[in-house]
Amino acid sequence: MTASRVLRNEGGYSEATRDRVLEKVEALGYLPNRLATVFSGDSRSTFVGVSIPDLGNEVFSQVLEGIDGKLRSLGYQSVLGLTQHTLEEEESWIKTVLSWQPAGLILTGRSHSRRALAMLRGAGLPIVEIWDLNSSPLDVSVGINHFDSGFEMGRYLIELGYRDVAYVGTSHDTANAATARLEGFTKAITASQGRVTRQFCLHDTATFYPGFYGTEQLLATGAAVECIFYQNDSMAFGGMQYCERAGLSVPGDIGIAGWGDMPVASVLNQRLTSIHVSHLKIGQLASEALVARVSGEACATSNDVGFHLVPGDTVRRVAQSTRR
Amino acid sequence: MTASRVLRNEGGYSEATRDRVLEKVEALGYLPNRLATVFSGDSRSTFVGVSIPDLGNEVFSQVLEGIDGKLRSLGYQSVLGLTQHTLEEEESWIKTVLSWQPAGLILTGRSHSRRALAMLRGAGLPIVEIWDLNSSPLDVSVGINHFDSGFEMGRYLIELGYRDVAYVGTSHDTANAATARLEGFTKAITASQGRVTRQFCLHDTATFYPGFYGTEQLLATGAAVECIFYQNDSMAFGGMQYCERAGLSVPGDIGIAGWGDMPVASVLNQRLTSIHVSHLKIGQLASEALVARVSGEACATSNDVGFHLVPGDTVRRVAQSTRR
DNA sequence: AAGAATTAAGTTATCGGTAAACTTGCAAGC
DNA sequence: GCTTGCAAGTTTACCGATAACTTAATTCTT
Repeated sequence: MTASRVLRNEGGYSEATRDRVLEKVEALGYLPNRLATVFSGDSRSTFVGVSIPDLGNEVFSQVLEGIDGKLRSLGYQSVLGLTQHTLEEEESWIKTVLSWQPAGLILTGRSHSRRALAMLRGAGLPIVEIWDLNSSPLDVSVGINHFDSGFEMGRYLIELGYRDVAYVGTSHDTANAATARLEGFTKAITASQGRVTRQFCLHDTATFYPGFYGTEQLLATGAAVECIFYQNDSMAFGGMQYCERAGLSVPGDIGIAGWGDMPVASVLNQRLTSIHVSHLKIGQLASEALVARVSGEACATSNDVGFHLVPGDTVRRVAQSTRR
Repeated sequence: MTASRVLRNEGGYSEATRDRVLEKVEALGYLPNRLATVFSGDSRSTFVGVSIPDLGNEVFSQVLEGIDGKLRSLGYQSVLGLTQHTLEEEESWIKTVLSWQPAGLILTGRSHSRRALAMLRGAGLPIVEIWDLNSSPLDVSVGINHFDSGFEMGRYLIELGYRDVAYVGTSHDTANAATARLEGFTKAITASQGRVTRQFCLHDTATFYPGFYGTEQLLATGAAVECIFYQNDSMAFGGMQYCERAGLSVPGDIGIAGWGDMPVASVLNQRLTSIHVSHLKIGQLASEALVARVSGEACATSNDVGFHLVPGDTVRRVAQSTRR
């Protein structure tokens, strides 16, 4: 008991005793057992469960980097769960991670299985849902409105004069943020009598090569396409590379728009038209919100990180006469 | 006690009792407290501490994806620690994660602080050091010989006729695997009377933009450079983009070599000369080795995943007469 | 100098799951 | 009828840190 007091600087011991304890700690290589502390219920765990769909898509790597960095600085540890975009994986991970009595959870995405929802509600701990802003979150939501970001890109392309456009992305079992972007995009395009051709790379990760072969497949259909909107910048770059190989000039023959303002865009010799989102900030804000809730502080239910369109050189103003 | 037996399918109860227990479990929304089980020492924890330098460098994302995926399938959870390439961060993370009684640790890199080493030895649990193969690991080592991979690239460039070459990478406080690659590379080059000009992007992440501006800075020095070897493919692509902007043709005016055979290379219209390494496999093997050690199974001390050189179109055979 | 106040250190109980030891009830065997 | 065997279920103790309480020794107050 006295040793416990010394190690926690709680006072109530003499200098001599303190020295004797610290000497023994050193000699024995003693390391405290946090399990016992948390188990006894005297203090809360410093574990935070963090679910991420995958790390192949660089935007999620950045989100995770933001989460873990901030959690660490606040004295918490991340318990990782890569869910591969499936609710079943998420559910089984939630079950496991809850049995470890975490301080809270950070979940990517707003849709969860029925049983996951039951467990989450029953657990009664802080939950931050990130990525897709949620008007009725389980607890706290941090992210952006993906529908709106897709809509804004749609409006922008319409204003430039594009009407026959396409979308290239990946497809998973669950309705996700990318789906919401596509819906917003489609709404903006069709509202102005445009058309959206869709091309999905089934069950692939949203990175360079699916952008490349998704574009190849799209153009092989012979669809009249003036501009392609991609799920993210990595896929958009893959698409640009296909266009180059196919002898199509960008934006002369075809327009290209990405999403996420990702690292690869920083070195391209054409400025890529995209939507800027601070992925790191989403992660950081999520961690801050979670820790605030753990500490019982007030915390906004919905935290919009915002986005803005990045106009680039990969789209151009299309004269009305050149179409059709 | 009977409930505990039912939940663990241990036998020693009647069907009726079993049903009664499961019914109550459902009704109460009972979730087991793994903390208590592990704390009591009756079974081992299913936590595995995983330290990774950063996620901005895509190779580490892939390693982590391999680790977490395999750990999950074996019934373990990853507790993440992003160490930002510093031994101090690693040390403080080790101290914290050890207090949670993990089943074992997976550490990226082979160098650790003195105090970290003392804690690791004292903890007496399985430790897998990944990335840089270690002839005298703490416990188990999984990775490749980075020195050799750099040496092989050096030999290859020498054979093509290159003599004045450069290296562009990032620099951190610690000697790391990238440093070992550079040493192997330098040895191969200088052994054949070649020269290596070095250019480091200090304290930056090994990704696209540092490759771009590192190349800019290198070429601004006016050094006679025939070929540049980069820390990885992302940086190499950044460098290629700078060359294009500067009006230098690749490989006509300058040769480019990367490392890691990373995703971006899959969409380039020139095949990038690189070293192929299965990052995912390193992660998977590390997890398997760790779980084997936890289960008390025999396990090789040193696990070489291997690499091979990928010849590409970004270097060419240099005629002896064209030099100097 | 007697009693109150203060400080230092020790004792007990607790968290939840489960190993080990134990009790109970029932049926088969002789 | 009595023992034996076994299945079903219960009790106790333990893991380590620490809150709450107790005890012992010392210092302060009037």
